[in-house]
Formats: sequence, structure tokens, C-alpha cells
Amino acid sequence: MNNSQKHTAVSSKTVGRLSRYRRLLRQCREQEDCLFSHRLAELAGVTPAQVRRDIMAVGYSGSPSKGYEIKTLLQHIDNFLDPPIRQPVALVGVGNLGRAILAFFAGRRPKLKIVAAFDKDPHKADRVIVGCRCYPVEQLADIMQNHGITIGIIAVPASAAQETAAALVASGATGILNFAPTPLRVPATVYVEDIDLTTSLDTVAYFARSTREPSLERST
Amino acid sequence: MNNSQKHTAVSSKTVGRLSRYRRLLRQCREQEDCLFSHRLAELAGVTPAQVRRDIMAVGYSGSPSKGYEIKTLLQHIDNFLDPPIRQPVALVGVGNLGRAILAFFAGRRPKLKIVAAFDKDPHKADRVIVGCRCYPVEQLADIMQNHGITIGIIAVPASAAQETAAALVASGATGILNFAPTPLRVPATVYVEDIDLTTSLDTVAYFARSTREPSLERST
DNA sequence: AATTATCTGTGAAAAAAATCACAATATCAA
DNA sequence: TTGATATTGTGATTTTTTTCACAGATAATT
Ligand SMILES: NC(=O)c1ccc[n+]([C@@H]2O[C@H](COP(=O)([O-])OP(=O)(O)OC[C@H]3O[C@@H](n4cnc5c(N)ncnc54)[C@H](O)[C@@H]3O)[C@@H](O)[C@H]2O)c1
Ligand SMILES: NC(=O)c1ccc[n+]([C@@H]2O[C@H](COP(=O)([O-])OP(=O)(O)OC[C@H]3O[C@@H](n4cnc5c(N)ncnc54)[C@H](O)[C@@H]3O)[C@@H](O)[C@H]2O)c1
Repeated sequence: MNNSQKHTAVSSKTVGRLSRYRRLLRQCREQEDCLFSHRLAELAGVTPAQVRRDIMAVGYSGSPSKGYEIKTLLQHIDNFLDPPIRQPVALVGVGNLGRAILAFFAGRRPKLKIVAAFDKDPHKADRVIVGCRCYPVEQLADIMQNHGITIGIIAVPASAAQETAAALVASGATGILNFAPTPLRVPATVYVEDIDLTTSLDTVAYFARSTREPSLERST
Repeated sequence: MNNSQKHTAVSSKTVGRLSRYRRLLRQCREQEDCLFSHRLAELAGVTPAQVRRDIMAVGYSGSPSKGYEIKTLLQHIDNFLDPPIRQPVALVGVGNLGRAILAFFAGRRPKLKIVAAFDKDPHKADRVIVGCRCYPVEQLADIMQNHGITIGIIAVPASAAQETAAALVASGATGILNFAPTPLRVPATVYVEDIDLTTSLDTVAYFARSTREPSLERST
């Protein structure tokens, strides 16, 4: 019981893809028992070599003849991705996006669930929003420490994002999923993943223009 | 009036960062007239060299003494990122997430706005949801072609994502922003950007565990 | 006007990520 | 048993992305 994280430092890209593989594998485990790297690659939209490399990280070997046994591979990925015990999550900002996020994660993943939501609006505090208890932000530190929360999701307006990040970190967060369109200033020991809709849409728009060949369309 | 896209093919990473720079620059253009690469780098959370490289893509040169003139740089970034005329967007799936997205983009970007939303639920069709007209999915092809829509946002359940993507592409989409946790199968000429919450949260959770050093905390 | 200090723009180098390509291995057909 | 075939795991290679580092530029200072 000593392995886990020291192999060669797995990249966040690989971790992300493993998460995606996991979902795909769960879907197809009813139909199939085993699959080959090229099959999983096709499902995931990556190359077979990429799949094999990624799978190396979880310490499981397939057989050249049958490929990967889905059940076992899933166990290995779960073991790699899932927290050993439990890793509760806090959501800050119960607005439009916050509620959608609560709805999205509700009832999934027992080990990685949103156990508390916070909002500075008193109307939202002390209620159960989508099955999740909502508290006033003032109680953030207390409740995070009570629950042992180490992950925060930021869904507050950009203007409040930095202070929210600071509060989360001060209360023990070591990972943050940030939806506010602001780069967060946090200690280097804290892992931040930004999800920036504007940036994503700008990027899609840019490549939607250049991806289309010279002449086309103009239907009747 | 010939330049724009053929320089050396700008990467999506650069495009994304330019979008981020733009937002930051807009914020600080009240306080400052000019800034240096290291200042913008600090704001954006990247290195100064990265900023300078990215800015090369928009064809603007700063002065070694004063840095970049914010107003002019913004013009160049706008010119680079924004569509020449107008690039209307369609949203498919007006559920929790869809409504949050409509709210988020409402009233911004005249050139890049969501002009139509679609849902298969008749209760949602033919209404104005957050300032955006909502139609039954059956009208997707017609309305996309009427409006000349080339960008689609997918916010339908995963099970309907592939068919939605196919419908979008068939109706002229060349770029898709996909929130459904499913890899989309589309022609290579269509640019797809996936936003996968589960994957993102898994990644944060993974690094939230390994990012913290051996011993710490346990405050009173 | 010379000196100093500091920046940009960019070729070159480094680092990171993806892909190639092949030995090792397993299976099957004859 | 042998040969043909197909796949894995991974070292080597390629490609992509980031960073380095410095020539050239600009302004302030003496
Ligand atoms: N709506 C979307 O689809 C979307 C998408 C991407 C990003 N975002 C970003 O996510 C954030 C939230 O978006 P939204 O649409 O839900 O906005 P919203 O205004 O609907 O919700 C924001 C919520 O945060 C609460 N809040 C404000 N300051 C707070 C603080 N200091 N502490 C705790 N709670 C606080 C508000 O009371 C409100 O309930 C914004 O930064 C937005 O830019 C939104
Ligand atoms: N809620 C979130 O925060 C969140 C976050 C990330 C990703 N997602 C993903 O986004 C998608 C939507 O999530 P949601 O929470 O809004 O779900 P939701 O169930 O609230 O909304 C889905 C909507 O899509 C409509 N729909 C279903 N099939 C359709 C079809 N074929 N054509 C047009 N409309 C159709 C439904 O009528 C419904 O209104 C899901 O794939 C989900 O996994 C959601």
C-alpha cells in the first residue's frame, strides 16, 4: 500500500483523460467484457497509443490477446482517481450556475460530493437548495473545517472570486474549481482549474471561422 | 486588408489566452494607459515571455520604453478574435445549465450572441427564456439557416448529445461548445471544445490530494 | 553624447505532450 | 509444433508548447 502518486508524476492531461475513459468504460461494460486500446481510443476520440500511455499510469496491464478487462481496468482507474476515503466539496455562490452545478453533482459520487454550499445572500442561506444544505458565507471556515473539506468550487461573481479563493484556502482547501472569469492568486500548493466560458466560446468562434474551407454554402 | 489568419496557424491555447488578456486589459484600461508584458503576465498568471509570444499573433508591437498601449493592443486583440461581421450562436438544451448559460451571455457581445435556443420539451419551446427566443428542436435546421448560425452550444443530456451535434453540423455549424460528457463524432472541419465538469472535478480532486505537503494544519 | 537601465521581439533551447515503432507476448489455425 | 496475426508496453522520436536569453530599441541620467 505504498504506491499511488510517486511513479513519475502524472500530468493533469492524463488524469483528465482517465476520468473520461472511466465514464466510457462504465457505459460499455454491459455490452463487453474486454476491449482493446484502439476501441477505447475510438470511444474517447484519442489515439490508441495515448490510451495505452495513460493506462500505464494506473498500473494495470492488459493482455495482448484480449486487451483490457473492463472490470479490472475500471477498478484500477477508480483506485487511481478516487480518494482513499472521502473528499468532500464546498460550493460557493448559489446563483444560476451554482444551482446548475448542484443539480449536476447531486446524488453522484459518494466520495466526492458537494456537502455544503455557501452564499452571501441571506435569502439563500440556511436552506436546502438541490439536496444540499446552504449556509451564509460567514460560516465557511467553521463548516469547512468541521467537514474536513479540501475542495472548493467558486461560482460567485468575478469581483468576489479572489476573496472567496482566499477564504477557501485559509479554511483548508488544496484544490479549487473556478468558474469566475478571474485568474486566482493562491499559494503554489493549491491546485486550481479554471473553467472560463467566455474564453471557450471565443476559441470556438475563432476556429469556427478558420475551419471552414474557402467557398461553400449559401443555400436557397 | 489581407492578413488575419495565415501567419503560422495560431494554437487554441494562444487564442484562449488572448481572450483572457482582453478581459484583463479592459478592466485595467481605466487606471493605466500602457503596461509591460510582466504586468499583464502577473494579471493573467502566466510568464512575461508567454504574453509577448501571444501578442505576436495579433500583429502589434509595443515599445520597449512604455510597453503596450492598452487601447491599441485591445483593438488588435479584438480585431484578431472577433468575427469580421457577426457570428450568431445557437444553444440546444434549455435545462439548468442551458438557462445559466443564457443568463451568462445575455446582453454581452453583439457580434457573438446566442440568438436562438432549442429544446425538445414543448413547455420550453416558443417562449423567451432569458431574453432569448426558444424554439422546438424540430425548427433547428430552418432557424439556423435563417440566422446564418455557425456556432452551437450543446447543453442537452449526454444521451442526446451526438444527435444534437449531427443536427448542428448538418445545419451549418462549424464550431461547437459541448457541455455534455460525451466525445462528439463530427467531421474534422468542425471545431469542438469540450467542457467536462466531471473530468475537471476529478482532476482537481486528484491534485488536491497530492499537492499538499506531508504534514500540516489540524488547527484548534 | 555617452552611460545605464529596461523593455520588446524573437531565434534557439528546453520541457511537455503525443506519436511512432517494435520487441515481447498471447492466440489461433493447420 | 510451427507460422501467421494481432495486440500490449514502452524506448525513441516527433511535435507542440513554453521558456530562455540576447540583440536592438528607447528613454532617463549624468
Ligand atoms: N451562468 C453561467 O453559465 C456561468 C458560466 C460560466 C461562468 N460563470 C461565472 O460564474 C459566476 C456565477 O455566475 P452566475 O450566473 O451563477 O451568477 P449569479 O449572479 O446568478 O450568482 C452569483 C451568486 O453568488 C453569490 N455571491 C456573491 N458574492 C458572494 C460572496 N462574496 N460569497 C458568497 N456568495 C456570493 C450571489 O448572492 C449569487 O447568489 C460568475 O463569476 C460568472 O461569471 C457563470
Ligand atoms: N448542470 C450542470 O451544471 C452541468 C454541468 C456540466 C455539464 N452538464 C451537462 O449538460 C447537459 C445539460 O445539463 P442540465 O443540468 O442542464 O440538464 P437538464 O436535464 O436540466 O436539461 C437538459 C435539457 O435538454 C433538453 N433536451 C433533452 N433532449 C433534447 C434534445 N434531443 N434536443 C433538444 N433538447 C433536449 C431537455 O428538455 C432539458 O430541458 C448534460 O449533458 C449535463 O451532463 C451540466
